[in-house]
Amino acid sequence: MRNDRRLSRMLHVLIHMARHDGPMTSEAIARMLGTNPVLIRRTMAGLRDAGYVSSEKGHGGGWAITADLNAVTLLDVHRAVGGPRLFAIGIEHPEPGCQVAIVVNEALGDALQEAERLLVTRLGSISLAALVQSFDDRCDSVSS
Amino acid sequence: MRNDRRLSRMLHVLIHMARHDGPMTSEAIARMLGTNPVLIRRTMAGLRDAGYVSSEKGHGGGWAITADLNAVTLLDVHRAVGGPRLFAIGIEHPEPGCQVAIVVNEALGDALQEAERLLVTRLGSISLAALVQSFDDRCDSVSS
DNA sequence: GATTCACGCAACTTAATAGGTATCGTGAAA
DNA sequence: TTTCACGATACCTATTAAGTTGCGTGAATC
Repeated sequence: MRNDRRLSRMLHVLIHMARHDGPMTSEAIARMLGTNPVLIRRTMAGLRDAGYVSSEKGHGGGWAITADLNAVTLLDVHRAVGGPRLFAIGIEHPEPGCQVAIVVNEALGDALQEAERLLVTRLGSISLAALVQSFDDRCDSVSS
Repeated sequence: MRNDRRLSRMLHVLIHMARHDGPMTSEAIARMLGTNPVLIRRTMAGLRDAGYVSSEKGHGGGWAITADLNAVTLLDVHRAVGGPRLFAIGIEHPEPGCQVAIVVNEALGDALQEAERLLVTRLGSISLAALVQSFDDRCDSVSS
């Protein structure tokens, strides 16, 4: 399977929404991401459940950010979209008693856990507001 | 899909083989891992192509280690089994020109690359010999 | 030389999961 | 009342590790 792009896509959407007045429809978001509205609703439902966005039906409805951009990190978004597994590789779960497997899985598991800790720390240290700021900085440097 | 267990399994096999006189058959290895011989042949073909093991047909045949255990790291084995992707999450590949997507993917991509570097470094720093040593140490501490 | 053993190879199936699509229901605004 | 937009369900597709079946081939044994 291709890599899970839900986090990347939702960040993309959120930053756009942060710089957009009024709600955005699933249709408009889907066009922006090159996909379809049902997928957007499915994925953004997690963000809504986490309280980061709200959705409204009917005319003038759509999605809007409700969260404080300073209070939500990339890790929060990752978890809100289901907190899918981070790694594609893992360790086997051998029948207990094989000391060789234990040693192997300890070494491999340690390395994976260390990398996961780093990634989680990194994602947890970047707020949505920081991404918006990066975007603004980039615009400034381009226009200057 | 479940996590890729080829690396974990191959390490398990290699350490067993390192402590085993004479070749081991795919059948015996498969029984050990709770799977079937064809899968073993398929995965170990990569190790053979890398020169880490050899295979012999016929009576008394099977698999044997040919590599210097000090010279082969977990990273080498990872690559020998196909070097599959490490992460289950990734970044979207938006149509070029969306500055928001660029900023998002830069932040996310940096975090992923950093974690990958750490993991690769860790895997590259552990030799098969070190795992064998860990196993021996564990046995000593249990028996004492 | 016939048999047995064990790998080599090809083809197919299964399982898990992100992504994609179609359809209908529901509530809110126009 | 019509239209819009989300909600929910059901289904399909694609990808990939894993598992399975069957046959071929070469080496050792009898």
